[in-house]
Amino acid sequence: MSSSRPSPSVIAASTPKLDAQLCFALYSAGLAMNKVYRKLLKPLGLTYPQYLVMMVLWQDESQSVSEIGARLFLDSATLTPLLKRLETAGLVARLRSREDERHVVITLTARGKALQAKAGKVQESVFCASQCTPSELKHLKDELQDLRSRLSGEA
Amino acid sequence: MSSSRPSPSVIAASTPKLDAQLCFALYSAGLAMNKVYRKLLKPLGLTYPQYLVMMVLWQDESQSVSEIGARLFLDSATLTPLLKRLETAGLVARLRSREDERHVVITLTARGKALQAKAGKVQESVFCASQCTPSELKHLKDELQDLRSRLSGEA
DNA sequence: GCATATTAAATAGCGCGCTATATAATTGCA
DNA sequence: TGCAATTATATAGCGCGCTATTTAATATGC
Repeated sequence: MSSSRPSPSVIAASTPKLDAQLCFALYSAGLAMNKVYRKLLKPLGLTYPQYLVMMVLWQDESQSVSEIGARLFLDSATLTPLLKRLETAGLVARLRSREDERHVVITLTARGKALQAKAGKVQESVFCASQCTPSELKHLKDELQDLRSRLSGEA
Repeated sequence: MSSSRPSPSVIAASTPKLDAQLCFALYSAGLAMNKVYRKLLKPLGLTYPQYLVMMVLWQDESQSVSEIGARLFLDSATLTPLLKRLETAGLVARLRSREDERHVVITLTARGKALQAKAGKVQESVFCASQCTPSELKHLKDELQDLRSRLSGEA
């Protein structure tokens, strides 16, 4: 099965060492990144996924749950409780759309908008922690985007 | 603060778009990878973190909780319940060390060892799904390992 | 018009991964 | 010896992220 790509047998002979595995590197880099964000976002009262949702809303302050989900590759089972926490924190409002009552439209509150200013240093701090040059950063980002889309079957 | 690296002001002007962010690419590639593994590991009755623990044990079949944690960058709060599930599944045994009763030594059972054979195709399948050449894969892995260690303050 | 299908969001339940804390065993030092 | 510090594991509680299912609203086909 599958012959248009380099033979998998090179890899699969036996279970490889952890050090040799891209997936473990990806997994543990993700955990490390999350830890960095946790400290930076604590003063804002946000988790990293909540911060992602806020970024999506700072770009476009009124979106349905599914629009947010499409941008973040997350579904309602993850977003619904997360958005309720943001609502409880007074950062967003949740309203049924009048045109189509199946949609719940998420809107930024004044506090939610105001938070953007406080979040300004977060990106800068993570950039410093990564100790990447802007071009390294862009390359790695592009490669990871490609990997994500291939793993998601968007090849 | 911190001047030996390229200026962060290039990045931090305002909140950047999601597409431009390495961290979001890392985060969502990790989720996508986990999804691929979930399907592949379901027949084995393992989650991805459980699979990582099994790989560590396949390399060295008797290790303390903290040794496993050091290899995977995970601590006891994550590993203890995970290892109990592997014990319930009959894949590992948990025993207090006699020399130092603070240590809990994890050992593979016969079933745990036997599972390695069934897990053989997993790496191959993920490799196919990633559609990377071996050299792309190695480069990306190296970059992610570097990123992880820098983010963890091991610079 | 009405039953059926589709869509959007919510819910239930599970397994991480974390912080903070607790418990127990060992070490170290006066 | 004895008592405080350290170390290894475990526990409590929270927030994702997932699958599977449910509820409600809209769209479609006869």
